Amino acid sequence: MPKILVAEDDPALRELYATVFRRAGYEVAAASDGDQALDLAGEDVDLIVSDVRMPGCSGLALTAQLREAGVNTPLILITALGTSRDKELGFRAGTDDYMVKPVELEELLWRAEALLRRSGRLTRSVTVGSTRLDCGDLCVIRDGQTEKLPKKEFALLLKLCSSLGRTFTQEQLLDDVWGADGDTDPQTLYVHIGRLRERFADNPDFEIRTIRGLGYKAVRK
Amino acid sequence: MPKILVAEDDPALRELYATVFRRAGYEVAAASDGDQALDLAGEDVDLIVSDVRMPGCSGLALTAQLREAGVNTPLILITALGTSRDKELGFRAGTDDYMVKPVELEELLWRAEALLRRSGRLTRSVTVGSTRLDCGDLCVIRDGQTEKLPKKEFALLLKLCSSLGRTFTQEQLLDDVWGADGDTDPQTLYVHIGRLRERFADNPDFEIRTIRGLGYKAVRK
DNA sequence: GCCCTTTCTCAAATCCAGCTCAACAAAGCG
DNA sequence: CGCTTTGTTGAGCTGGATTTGAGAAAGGGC
Repeated sequence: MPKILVAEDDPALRELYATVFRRAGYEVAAASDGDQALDLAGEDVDLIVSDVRMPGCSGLALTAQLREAGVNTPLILITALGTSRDKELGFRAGTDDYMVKPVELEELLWRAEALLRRSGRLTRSVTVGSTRLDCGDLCVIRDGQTEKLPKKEFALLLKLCSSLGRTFTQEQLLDDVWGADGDTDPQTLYVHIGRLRERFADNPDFEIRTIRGLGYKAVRK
Repeated sequence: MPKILVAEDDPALRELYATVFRRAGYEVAAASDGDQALDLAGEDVDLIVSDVRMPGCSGLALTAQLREAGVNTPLILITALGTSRDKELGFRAGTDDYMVKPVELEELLWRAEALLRRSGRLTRSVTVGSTRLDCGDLCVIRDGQTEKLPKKEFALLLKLCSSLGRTFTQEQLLDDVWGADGDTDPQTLYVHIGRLRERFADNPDFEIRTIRGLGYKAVRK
């Protein structure tokens, strides 16, 4: 299940959010201020829910710093400040959603889920023409034939196919599939791309194109 | 620029949304009911902004049907119905965001942008007449024809076309496209300019002019 | 726990597009 | 006319991408 980082200085509220997410089946990490959140955010967090007003690094600064550092983790800002100006600052900093207190807990859950879905962290399956990628057992299904893929290969193909036609830079793919450490050899990516191409050489639904100097994309054949 | 589909039965409101998006530089398509929206949604739409209450197919049904069919286009539902129950239905159907009337137009813009960013559809592109430079794919598109460009050539053309009519000095271009080291032979620039001219010799939209002793500029033909 | 298989990563060899360079040609300008 | 600036062309070189294989790591069955 996805992991959610809750950053909120009010202990009662923090526990409340955490509990709601835990009840919904998510794994939860908690931070009581922005700096702590910044530390934890790098890890394998799938969604950050952060208060704007916090001692130390504010939610706004947290957002800006993460985005600056190239961390694209989905993010929901929560705040008591509902003015247009405040929202603008939040979105400019790079948040995905912005909720004004008092938040309805259910709505928070739905928005979290929508965001996880959109960012491809909750996907159950992706369909391309007559081919289906099943995230449950990492396999690809086409006219009754099921082919199981290695983990990395599947993750890479899923990424490409979940936004068919969109070009991903090598960096994006490495970050997303291998983790944002940034210390993975691009060579590794080349190899996996090669494997996928060979494996699906005669699949009529999609193919992987190279955008020289940029990255790759999957397109309908 | 990304294309936004606005589905809203009230003509005044529809025009209002459309204008706001157009002013922000988006391409806009409009639908006056759900069925029409369903038709248009399949195409190359990057974001759908839909009212919930509509004659024929409601926004909710539209959402559900699209998702059912495996269409993942980002979607914002707008409605006068702000109850928890209504929001739940919207998110369950598969919307990405949900706004309650009266919507602040600016907030709509920010949310649209956030969603486009998240779904990776904010690839910068520059349009000159009927020619479009797509930064995501390093290609140039004109009446359906797409032509791939090498990285340097694309960067140079992009620079020139993004400020049509403005003259760039050779130094500016070298610094910008080749890096500010300042150790690139102007000869290299001549070669690339030549290549671009040859490649787009019969493009009716723009041409590259030499400003002797200064540099170059791209102008509308 | 131990072996065997699968998968992943790294390194080396190769390929090829595209970039740069140099030599020469043309054009502008005094 | 001669000089400087810009244009053109082709060849070699560089660096990104692909392929292949071998060794390391992870996973599964016994």
